[in-house]
Amino acid sequence: MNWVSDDSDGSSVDLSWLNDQDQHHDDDEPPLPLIRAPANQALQDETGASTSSLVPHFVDMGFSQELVAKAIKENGDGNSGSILELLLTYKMLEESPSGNEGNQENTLSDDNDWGDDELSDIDDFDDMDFELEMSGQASFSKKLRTLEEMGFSRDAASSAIERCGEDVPIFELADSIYAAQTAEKEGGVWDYDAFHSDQKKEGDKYDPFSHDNKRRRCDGASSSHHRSSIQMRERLKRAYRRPTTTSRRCGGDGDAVGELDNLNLPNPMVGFGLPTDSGRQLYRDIPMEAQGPPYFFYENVALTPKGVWPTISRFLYGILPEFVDSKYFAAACRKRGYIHNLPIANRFCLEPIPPKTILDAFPLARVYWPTWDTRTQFNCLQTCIGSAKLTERIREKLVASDYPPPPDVIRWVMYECKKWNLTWVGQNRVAPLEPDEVEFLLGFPRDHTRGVSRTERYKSLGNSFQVDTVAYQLSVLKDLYPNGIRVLSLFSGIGGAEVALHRLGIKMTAVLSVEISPINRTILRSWWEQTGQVGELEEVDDVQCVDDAVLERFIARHGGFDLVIGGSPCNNLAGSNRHHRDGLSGEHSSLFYHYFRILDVVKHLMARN
DNA sequence: CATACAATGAAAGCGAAC
DNA sequence: GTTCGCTTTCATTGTATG
Repeated sequence: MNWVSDDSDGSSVDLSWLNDQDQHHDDDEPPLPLIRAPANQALQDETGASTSSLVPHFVDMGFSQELVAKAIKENGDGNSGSILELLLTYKMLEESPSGNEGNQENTLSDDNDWGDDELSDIDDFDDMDFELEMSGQASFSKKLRTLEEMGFSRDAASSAIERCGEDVPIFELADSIYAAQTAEKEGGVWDYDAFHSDQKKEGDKYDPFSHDNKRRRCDGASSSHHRSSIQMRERLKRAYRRPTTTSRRCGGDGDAVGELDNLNLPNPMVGFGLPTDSGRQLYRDIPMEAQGPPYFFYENVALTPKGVWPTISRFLYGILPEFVDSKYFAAACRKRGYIHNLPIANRFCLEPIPPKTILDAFPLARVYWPTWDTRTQFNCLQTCIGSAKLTERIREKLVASDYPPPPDVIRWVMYECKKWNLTWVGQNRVAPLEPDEVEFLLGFPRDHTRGVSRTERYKSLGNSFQVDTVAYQLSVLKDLYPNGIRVLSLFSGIGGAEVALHRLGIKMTAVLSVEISPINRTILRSWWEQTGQVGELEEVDDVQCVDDAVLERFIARHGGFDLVIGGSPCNNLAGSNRHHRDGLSGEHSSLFYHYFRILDVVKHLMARN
């Protein structure tokens, strides 16, 4: 709390800007937030309880039922990342059944450019057979067998072949069966559980981040599915091919690993350069299909399991991530990767420039700060804090020691202090940062998250942007949109993007915010109203509900989106997760593909207008 | 007011991947 | 050396009932 104190020691910084006090509240017409109810509650409950997540998960991404079934069958079980790679492969084969598009390096071969074992799972199935089936040239019995492997009954398969003819591709046959079954069940979904019953998960605890337990299937998703599937096919193909194009090849090392597969974290981690760096990079090439508007901005943790950033990058037009550590913008580290298509010249910083050392940020800590604690900045602010037991153990240990303590004690205390971001609050006393201190370090207005439980505040803040860092990258939008911008904010959280834009002085004329946590939505809406925003804030609770209809309606109302911004869940990527660090295929982190999907739809819809 | 029960919040313990 | 975490257990608060 010492950072809000008055100038008792003469060294505190002016932090009055944190309160947004200049904003007046409009008594006449407070902006009316538009809350969209989930599209079809009954349908959600019905499908959510009985369906495993994998099939609808991939179907939502634009793959057809039969392809998903095939991929799961080939893959075995569990690893949805491998399944996705398979699906991409199938898509490509489906796209070019003859395997000949004049681009020989895209065909699957032993010397493929992936350089790792990502595709090893498909080694044991016959490409040619599959191609034949996909192109409709396989025999009746072969098709029958494939359809059975997909989980359809022999009766359904044979009647479908009779109904459609022997010459149609296998996926059309599967479509036909699926359509028939769907019609019978009146909106039910393909019975994945019967096919893979051991995959079924039971969820009885509410988890705000879970899309397994309360999966939502929205009206309109299926009607728009075919068109989305077609438009996404091109993108998927490109995502798959990206690392094999010659322009992306790594020169010299000869191991045929694409540049994207060799993403190294820069040191220092300053992205295209710091504001103070006179030699910073000002221009870069953005692939034509990725150029804005709409501009997009994607964020996630920098230190992910291997292969995650290359995959994300492939899906986002092959743009390389800009890795930035927030320690250059604030007093705490925050190593993050950002993929965006924004211009990078003429960036500027938020004012005032925040303090960049612990003691500048919290001057009162100096009194108790031992000389042997050499930290000048905090480590990454996370969602959990150190326990009281730990701080007590540290105190006991220090009280029992001389001053300065012996090296082994110092080593242990420093280890725990760095691990849990403890600060000094008394003689031999350490403590976790207070929520409002975390708010300050992350660049949020004071008390931005106040009003919810302490645990929730830490959780929401730990999942958020560092505002100054993001604002620096977004600052180029100010000149581009002097009259305000229309924002699609995915995984909004507590509104880091909105706060950054607001502090940059960029007017938000309309925001479509997607955030699963009602607590975070309340925080954002409350901030929106109290800062006197004049734009319209429309809220959706689940990215899986953001379909063509939702986006079309917004675009019809506001003319389009200027910025698509969001950082998808990192729980399955973050190093501190010792249980489910499953990479992009993880239950939560796989929601990244919805960012990809939604961005794709937005670009498509806006190109049409 | 006392009790049982439910709901929520806080605390503590949990290593591995890079 | 660092890491936008997860799960279980315990404590506290809220609520319905008598």
